[in-house]
Amino acid sequence: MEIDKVYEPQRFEPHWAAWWVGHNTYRAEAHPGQPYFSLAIPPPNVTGSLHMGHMFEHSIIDAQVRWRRMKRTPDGKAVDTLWLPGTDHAGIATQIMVERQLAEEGLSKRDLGRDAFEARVWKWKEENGGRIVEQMKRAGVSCDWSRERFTLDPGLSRAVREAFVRLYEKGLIYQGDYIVNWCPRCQTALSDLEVEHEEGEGSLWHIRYPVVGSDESIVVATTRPETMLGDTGVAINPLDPRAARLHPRNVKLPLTDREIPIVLDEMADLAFGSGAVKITPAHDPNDFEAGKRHDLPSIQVIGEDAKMTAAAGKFAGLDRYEARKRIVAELQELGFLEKIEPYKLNVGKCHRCKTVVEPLVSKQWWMKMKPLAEPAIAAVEDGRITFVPANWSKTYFEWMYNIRDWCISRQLWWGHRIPAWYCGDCKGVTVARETPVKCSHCGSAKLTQETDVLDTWFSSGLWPFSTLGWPDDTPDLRAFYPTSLLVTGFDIIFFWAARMIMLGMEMMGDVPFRQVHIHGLVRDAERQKMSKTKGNVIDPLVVNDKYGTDAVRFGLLVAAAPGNDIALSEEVILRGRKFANKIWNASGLLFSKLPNEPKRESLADRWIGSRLNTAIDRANKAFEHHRYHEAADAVWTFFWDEFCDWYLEVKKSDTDWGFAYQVHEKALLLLHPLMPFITEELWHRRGHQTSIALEPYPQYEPALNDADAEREMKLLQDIVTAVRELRADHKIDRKVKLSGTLSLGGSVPMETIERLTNVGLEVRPREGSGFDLKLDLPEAAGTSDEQRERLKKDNEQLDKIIANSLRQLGNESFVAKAPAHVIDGMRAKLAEYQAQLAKNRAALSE
RNA sequence: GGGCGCGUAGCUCAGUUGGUUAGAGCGCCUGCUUCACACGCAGGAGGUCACAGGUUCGAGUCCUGUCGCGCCCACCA
Repeated sequence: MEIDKVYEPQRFEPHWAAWWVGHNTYRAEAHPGQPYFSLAIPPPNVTGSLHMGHMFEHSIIDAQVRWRRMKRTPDGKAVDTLWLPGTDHAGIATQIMVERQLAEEGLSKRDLGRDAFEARVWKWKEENGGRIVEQMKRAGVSCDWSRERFTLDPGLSRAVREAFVRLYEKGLIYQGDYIVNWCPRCQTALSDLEVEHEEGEGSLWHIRYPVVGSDESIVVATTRPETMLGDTGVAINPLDPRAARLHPRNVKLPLTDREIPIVLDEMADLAFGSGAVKITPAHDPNDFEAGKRHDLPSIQVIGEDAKMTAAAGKFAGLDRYEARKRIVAELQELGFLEKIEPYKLNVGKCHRCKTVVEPLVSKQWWMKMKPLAEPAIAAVEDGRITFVPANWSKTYFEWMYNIRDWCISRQLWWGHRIPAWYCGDCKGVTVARETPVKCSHCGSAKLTQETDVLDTWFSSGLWPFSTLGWPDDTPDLRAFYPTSLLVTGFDIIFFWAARMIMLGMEMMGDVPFRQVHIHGLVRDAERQKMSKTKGNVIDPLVVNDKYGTDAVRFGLLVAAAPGNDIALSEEVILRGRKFANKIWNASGLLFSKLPNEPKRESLADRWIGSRLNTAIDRANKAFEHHRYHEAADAVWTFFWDEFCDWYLEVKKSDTDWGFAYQVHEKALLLLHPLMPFITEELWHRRGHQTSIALEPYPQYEPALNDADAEREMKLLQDIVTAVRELRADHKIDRKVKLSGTLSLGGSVPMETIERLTNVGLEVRPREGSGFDLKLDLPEAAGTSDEQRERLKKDNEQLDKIIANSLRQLGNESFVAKAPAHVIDGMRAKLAEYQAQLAKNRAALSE
């Protein structure tokens, strides 16, 4: 067997990436009723390019999926394992991107018209939509590419219509005029979740509204003076002392010729401002409700383009902020402006384009959420779905208990067009799965389809079952639903996870997944969010190529504690790279030895077998509990500290390498979920023809633990370390042979110690555990200064610990209450400390 | 206004149900071109576990409070 001298992942990673895809290595078989593990990928946007967030998430998913695929049932059977890949059409994001392209050509989407625009986006999708998929393939994710899906596929589109119609027929989808978040840039309504709130410095303008037929005025405070033109009322609290004399009266709205009523409403806080609040039903959610309570008209003074409407009179046509300036100036001039206070306020911004959203009244489609939320809450409450880490369920509940109806319509051209048709004759609405030929109310054929499309998250919400063939009852659906696990970031628990649960319960009558693993964010070394504008991104395409995908994966996973953000720097990746390099070189050493049939196992063989068993146990448990950093640490410690630093070093003086080969093979299997490429490469170098990914994962076997071997090996390590310490303390060149007396018992091979330490030793057994070490040191007959200092320090520590142990052991409560193994352990340790102290003192007195 | 989380070695972080000198990587110091690996080997320094109380035989780990930092949700003008 041979191996390239240097670890160069670039030489084999692309090969295996293509090989896996070409061989359908990760193709899942559907056997309804059989054990399975399934996971639907959080579909990346088609417009996207692989970034570190994907890389991190995919590393986690891939580790879990690969482990599941390898893991066998108790009776040794493989489990049908499916990781279903796909992409999301990402309504707004994609539309914005194509609009930008058009803009470069001096065109707008309106110039093209709806059909041509849609065709244009599809064309873009066909040409470029596969980019991120190709990047994922290169990264080696173990998806079943034969089942790749796209949210606008015909099948998924059918699922969308089916779900929409069912919800509509149940009365869970309705249409209505309500106040919505309107993005003037994207020209569409947004759901509450798509609005980001940002605190900013604003002002509170106090404006005086004269009471009609009185000398009195009411002062209202507002953060948005431009909306005053749309005021249709002023509220004061019923408990306000002024209520009695002001209530059934009007105020004159400044800058207009309108009179508006004073109403009594608890929305006016006596303690805030002047205790009165203006009501603008058309431009504020609170006021919208107040308007309905008091039957006030709604006057829209700001349009969809964020410019003042004709209703704004002489301010018509002005941008809302320009209008604000003019209005304030005019109020001031006319003496209506009482005062201006600095004020902190939250402004809502479109999370796609960061434009300040405008609350507007608009006719939209809504989903009634309360009835859907109930079973979804129950599913988490009773444990049919669990969150990892568990605390995230609180966040989920918090949102679900306070859920509000979801605005699902978008005024976009890219997406699932709402399956509703308006009748030109009776004006009725027909909602249908297939394009209807006539109105369901009057039979008229004059039907025109709703132009709005659905929020992208509507189709995403169906993803766990729409991808498996729903609404048809397919073998895939029966074999793989509910999916086993969802892995995603906390930022989309509400956007996606919660909606999948609600729609899964509603459509399938069962949970969409049994576990939700919430991971953290990938940040830069300074814990800042990575963003192109900040220039702090680490591009996975660059580092995957430079250091190898395995290195990036391992670095990410070893740094990732459950749920915590990860501070990524090249240093983190380098850690993975170093480990891969180590694996490579250790394998090279092994391959230079003959793989003979293992004969009698040596101490080292028995020891490494036992250590391997422990690592296997740790890794399996870590994967089971989604603790990837622990899995990474387990394999790292085993492979580097134990296999390389001790086992291989000891084996170098051995000719019998058969057992080492066996351990190496197990180690590759153990490592595979974390580092798929290097393990596949080495697997094949060992002569295998099929993928390591389909082999059984090593299982912990209690019988393989070897306490004797561990104890003896520990002794060997202690001796070797002690001699090395002496050498270092006395600055003795390792080539200088030392001679001396060493007393120890057991079967520790002296040749090994001599080779590892370059010491010739005579061995004598010693009572109890531990050993004495005496060497003839060439020059420094006594104890070196460094050693002296260290011993002194060590003794101080020992004194403290011994005193502490004695105190505890002398404490009756402790002896009475502490478990036996703790007490025994402490006694044993105490003896060791005392022996150590005595030894140190002897050395010091030399 | 609610909710969640964090503060452990110079830096980035681990630390399962409270239990036996608190760990890793990087960085640092001292040696080493030892025939797998300098992306390495060997040895070493470095921590009153934010602070103050409490529970306990025993607290980095549980409870309360304080300080500092972060995130999420929310229609208070």
